[in-house]
Amino acid sequence: MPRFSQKREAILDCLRETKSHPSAEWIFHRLRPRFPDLSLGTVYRNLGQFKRQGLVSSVGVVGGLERFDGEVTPHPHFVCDRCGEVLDLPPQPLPESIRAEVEVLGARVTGYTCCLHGVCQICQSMEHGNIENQKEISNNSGGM
Amino acid sequence: MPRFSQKREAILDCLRETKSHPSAEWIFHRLRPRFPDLSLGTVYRNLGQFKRQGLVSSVGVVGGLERFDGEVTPHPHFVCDRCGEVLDLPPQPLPESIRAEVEVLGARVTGYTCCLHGVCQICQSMEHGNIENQKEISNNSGGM
DNA sequence: ATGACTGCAAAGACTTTGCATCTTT
DNA sequence: AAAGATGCAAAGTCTTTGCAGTCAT
Repeated sequence: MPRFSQKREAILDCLRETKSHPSAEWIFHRLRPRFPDLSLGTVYRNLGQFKRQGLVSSVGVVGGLERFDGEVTPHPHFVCDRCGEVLDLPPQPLPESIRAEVEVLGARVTGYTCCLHGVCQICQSMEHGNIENQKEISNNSGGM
Repeated sequence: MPRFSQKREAILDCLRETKSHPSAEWIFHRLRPRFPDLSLGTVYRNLGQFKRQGLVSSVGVVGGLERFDGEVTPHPHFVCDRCGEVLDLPPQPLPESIRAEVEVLGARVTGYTCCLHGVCQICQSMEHGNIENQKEISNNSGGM
């Protein structure tokens, strides 16, 4: 059975405190100052464990990186295809018509992920020759 | 500007003819008999081109493999977390409330992906000790 | 001929894993 | 002590890319 671990706790807390829907690397870099000997493998291992336990959810893979969410109540997301930022959208009840359709298929539904894709406000502002916000990109992305 | 290519045509056709929401590898193996010298890199390159051109859509990454869809009209999917099968669900209008919410964020939406997750009928039947359908798994999965 | 497309293999990027060591109970 | 958890580095997967040769226009 699982035991207490300072680092595991920190990883879970980190995930729950941020709204960036971070990747494993993002968490790793965030915690590195506090745990200079933290290893990326540990972050991956614990995230996998959290997922199996239903403590965290996955937003899906964005730009090659899996993004996690400390909020497990199902809700849709907006994903910026430019910078990779992930934003929360208000929870939506799954349309009854869909639920019915899945039943016809004989499948059992355990959850869902829904991502609107597009371009976020900041990235739009840069499309018009405005590069003022350019540096924001690397800061906004939970990609790392 | 792009030119005609026998293999590219075959890749697109293959994607449009199947309902398996295949991965690059699946397409590769499917076309190998007809094009013994086909290379996996070519499949990836063309899929990437199709995506940029909007000729195909992406279902997302399932079990580590990106899955594609020849149907570009947005519609939700069901993904079996056991065998990786991807099924089509009938198109659903994006709830107005969500569209409004995204506008508040100032983001521009270009599309969406929605995947219900769960266990498909075949995999359910195997949960009860029935292994009759076991071999089906490898055939049903577009994973490869 | 020219520019595009492809095969091949190497390189990249993200994630998983084996093993010795250190922690928690 | 016993069972877990971690660091480290190697291995695994999937995908991208460089380059030389091939094909379409």
